[in-house]
Amino acid sequence: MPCQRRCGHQWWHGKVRDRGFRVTAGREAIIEALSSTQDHLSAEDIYGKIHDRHPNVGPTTIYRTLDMLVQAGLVFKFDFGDGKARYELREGPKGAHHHHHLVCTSCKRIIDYTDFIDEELELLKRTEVGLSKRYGFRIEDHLIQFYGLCAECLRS
Amino acid sequence: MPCQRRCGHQWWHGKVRDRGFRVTAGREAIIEALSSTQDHLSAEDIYGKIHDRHPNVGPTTIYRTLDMLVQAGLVFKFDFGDGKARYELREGPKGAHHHHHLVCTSCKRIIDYTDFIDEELELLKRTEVGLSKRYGFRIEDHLIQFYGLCAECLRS
DNA sequence: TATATTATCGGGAGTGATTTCCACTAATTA
DNA sequence: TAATTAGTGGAAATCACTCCCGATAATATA
Repeated sequence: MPCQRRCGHQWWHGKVRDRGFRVTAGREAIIEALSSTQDHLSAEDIYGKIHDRHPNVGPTTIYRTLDMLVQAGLVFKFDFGDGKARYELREGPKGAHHHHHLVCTSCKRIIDYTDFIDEELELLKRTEVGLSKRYGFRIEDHLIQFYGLCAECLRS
Repeated sequence: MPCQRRCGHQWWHGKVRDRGFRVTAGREAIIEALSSTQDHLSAEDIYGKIHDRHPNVGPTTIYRTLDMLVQAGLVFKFDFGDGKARYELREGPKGAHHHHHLVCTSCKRIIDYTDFIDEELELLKRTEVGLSKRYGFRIEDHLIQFYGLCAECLRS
């Protein structure tokens, strides 16, 4: 097993340290939990996932760490309308795997899609340039979501 | 002053009644509050705006009414990341005035923009068709937001 | 118009995700 | 190695929002 801690070799260590944050066991565990799934985890989900190995990492630390990771630009925070925030790694060791979301308003299922993304991103880039000029706004991120009914919900 | 209540002439009455909902004084007040501003009001904001004239409309009714209006398709519910939901009329007496949002991550200011919207909407339409085919998803709505720093925050 | 029906109301008490507080611990710095 | 200070944890607090239920009022019906 390759070294997990204290060796400074993880892809994200630099990004965290560069911003003046420290690398700790709890943060390691939380990023690992986010890396190990395609799901959109809530703070509670993460708590459940790491509690066996890290019984001393409580909800407070998880919320704090997630905020920090959002600030550091490593994590994106989503609201799908179910009352709890969801978190997703913005990029992994191999770089970004950009996608957008379809949100089923009936069963709350979330579908990630990457089709059409290229065309969307191209337009977004053009729009971003235009908006920056027009409003003097420096755009750093975007959110695109579609709402509707998934195939299963349409059937019933 | 044109009649305000009980006459059934308001542009939204039909839309509400068609869905089996009733037209009430509280609902009237809430829609009026949303109509009378460009802001993105929270439930609490609405409470403050109507409490003078409608001291008997409580928070519960406001939340319930907003949910109903979202269901009826008259109102859009947003999350700008400050912990409270924000509501916006989807259309007014004169029809829809579609726009998207720029969210300043520093001062939380929200800028509505309508520039570039046409091009965006055209792409969205194409994407929607593609996504529907690919995932069997029936898209009913979309959300586009840009995050970054507004001109004022960039200055400091 | 009067009456019946039932959606809606109000507000106090919950709920549950997230934050705060503060004494303690541990990652970094000197 | 000690000093510094970011980070931790867990209980209590916060606060947006929901539930409950007896009372009220908008519509449908006679």
